[in-house]
Amino acid sequence: MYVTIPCDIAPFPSTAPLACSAPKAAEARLKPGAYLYFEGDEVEWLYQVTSGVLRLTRLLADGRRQVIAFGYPGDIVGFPAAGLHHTDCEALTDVRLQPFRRSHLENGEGDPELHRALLQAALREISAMQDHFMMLGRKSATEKLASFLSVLSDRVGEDLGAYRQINLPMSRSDIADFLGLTTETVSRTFTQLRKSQIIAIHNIHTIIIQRPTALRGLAEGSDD
Amino acid sequence: MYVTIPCDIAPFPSTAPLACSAPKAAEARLKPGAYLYFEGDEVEWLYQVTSGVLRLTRLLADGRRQVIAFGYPGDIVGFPAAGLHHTDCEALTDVRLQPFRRSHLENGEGDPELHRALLQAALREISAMQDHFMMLGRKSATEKLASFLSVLSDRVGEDLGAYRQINLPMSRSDIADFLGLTTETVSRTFTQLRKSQIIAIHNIHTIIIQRPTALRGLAEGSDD
DNA sequence: CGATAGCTTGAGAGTACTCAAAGTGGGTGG
DNA sequence: CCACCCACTTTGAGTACTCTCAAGCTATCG
Repeated sequence: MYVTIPCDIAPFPSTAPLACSAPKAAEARLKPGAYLYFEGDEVEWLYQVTSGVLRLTRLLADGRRQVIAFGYPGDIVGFPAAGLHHTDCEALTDVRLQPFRRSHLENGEGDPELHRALLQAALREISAMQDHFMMLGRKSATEKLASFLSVLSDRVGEDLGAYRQINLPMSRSDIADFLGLTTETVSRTFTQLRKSQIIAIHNIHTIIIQRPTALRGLAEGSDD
Repeated sequence: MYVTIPCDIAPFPSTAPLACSAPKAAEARLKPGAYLYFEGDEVEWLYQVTSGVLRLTRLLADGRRQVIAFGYPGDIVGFPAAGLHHTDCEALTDVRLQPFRRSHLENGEGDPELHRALLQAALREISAMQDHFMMLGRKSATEKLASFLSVLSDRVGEDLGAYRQINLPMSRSDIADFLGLTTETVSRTFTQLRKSQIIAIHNIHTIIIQRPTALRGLAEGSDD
């Protein structure tokens, strides 16, 4: 899950299960705090998130951390490079996953449909990451957080009368490390959006979007 | 070409041509300033850079620009998402390219070896982009520029006695838009590296690296 | 040789960061 | 069941880094 508002034809991965004629591997489940894999692990499986939220992170030697992505339902995680995982992957909530053998991605034998679907997911991933570059490199703190909330609202928000509600299972520092900010700046920016009546903070992990259009405007750089 | 120093087993794409038993398409050539494709174009071909340098960019509505990557020999550019190009691609120098039909990536028919090689390139791309997130989100101006020069030195630098020389065909503002900085900051940072005797600026497009180890140190955050 | 685009340098402003302290809430043990 | 504890979040004050705006410089090209 990346967060810059994309100009894509198909902005979001479908939450529909991948077409798959081959017998499916058993669904996997994770508890909050459990790790699905670590950086450097050999890749044996890719996973499509069925429900729940994952966090993919990467560490710098001096401890600086970057959250590479959040894995929401429909997302596929675990793409190998040189056969290895290149992020850590932790469950933020209860998570259900549909595993696919790495071999289904890397050699189409077995199930051409599945091979094709996994490849398309990898290509969509590249495009989404390019969007995210723009956000990390070129957007202000307000634009970043507004983009983040806006995309989450569109993708996993729930209607709440005239408003929209989103659940944020991740911590403020997860959000900061995703957007290239500090926790303090994330917190201050939340406060600022709340004081502008654009959002309300029901509790730390539940945000209500009161003025989606204004939020979208901020995300795209209209500075008011 | 991304620039955070990666921890990969195989950090750089091979400059060797992709294995290909199928008859090859004719080599393509571009003059400096020529565009290979634009954002939104239908993808018909992917290209492996044989010689020269490409620049891949993406624009925001208000004109802010992000340079997504530079395409150096060995790199493969033009991965489609939903069948379309998602960046503009311009030649910075004379460029020679080996084209591959998109169908070779998307359905292995014809040449399984080539299919496999293009897929692996896409997966390597994902990993390299994840490294670049870390740089955009978490590194200072000095660390960014030092990383940039360090990786270019390793990848396309030439020995010059005890030193190493690199050619920078791109403008300062290209570098700025790649690293998420302004041209002024890039320029100031060059000056600062020059005054520290870490690099010498032979001319705007030719940098001599006098102390590669110090440069590498700066790239990785040792702050001296 | 002059025009011009790109680069460098300077001064000042603003945004996000750092360090510090207070507030909040969930979980645990008494 | 309540109180305490600890981790997380928020707020505050001051700083530093990068940006903006502006002017001078350089190199290239006609």
